[in-house]
Amino acid sequence: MAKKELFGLCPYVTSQKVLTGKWSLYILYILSQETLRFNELQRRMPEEMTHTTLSRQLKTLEEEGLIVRKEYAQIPPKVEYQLSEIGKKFKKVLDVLGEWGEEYICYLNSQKTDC
Amino acid sequence: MAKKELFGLCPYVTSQKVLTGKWSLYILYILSQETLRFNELQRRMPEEMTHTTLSRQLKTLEEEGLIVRKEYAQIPPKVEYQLSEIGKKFKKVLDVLGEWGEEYICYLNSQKTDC
DNA sequence: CCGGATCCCCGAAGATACTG
DNA sequence: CAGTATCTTCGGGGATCCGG
Repeated sequence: MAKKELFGLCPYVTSQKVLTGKWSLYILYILSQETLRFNELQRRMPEEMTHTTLSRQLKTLEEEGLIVRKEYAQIPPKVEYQLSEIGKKFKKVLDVLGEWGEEYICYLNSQKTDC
Repeated sequence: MAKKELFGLCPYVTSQKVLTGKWSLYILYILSQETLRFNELQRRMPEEMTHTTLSRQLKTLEEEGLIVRKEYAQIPPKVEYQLSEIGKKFKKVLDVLGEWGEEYICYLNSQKTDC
């Protein structure tokens, strides 16, 4: 197998691209819990993340097919974000990754003492 | 809960940092299969990745505690890389993520037809 | 064989201001 | 309310050369 074929073939290289966004995992986690409007979503994000960045990441995730943007034609505007079908399947990854993340945090905090 | 506390607390934000490396997932996957020397590892990576980048990523992953570098005092040098304890626990994530990645690739290829 | 040291480049993230 | 436009900054990745 030629090495170049790894792209578009290897699930890890492909998955990695989705996770490049600095906040993508957290956004997906929040949206896996509940469908949210833009401002609601922003309030649940860390302070350092500006709405500009959030807007961009949401757009990227939408283009990648992981989330769905539902826009209501009304004034004031109302837009809801939720996971798509393939995005919902990502929940399994979030579950396992969340567990590992806690173990990893525990490991970081101990470092030498057992945890 | 203050939002700033998310760092170091939230498993997703923490995990995300580990996965920022462009090839980290693939490296971890390769090393989850077998312990390898530097050049062996490089031969399994996509061509576009230079040894400089591989070296940096390995160093980062080592500093993060996910992999272990074992150096043998001999000429020519021999260095082996393998997963650490917390790195081995990451295998579960790789399994689930690999499955999802394949579904996602399938989704990307179909896009409109069912898969 | 296994890298480190440099330099460059580019894309992603942040800051700020404006809009339907 | 839910964004976009623009500018700047910053860090990671690639290329190249050097060393034990």
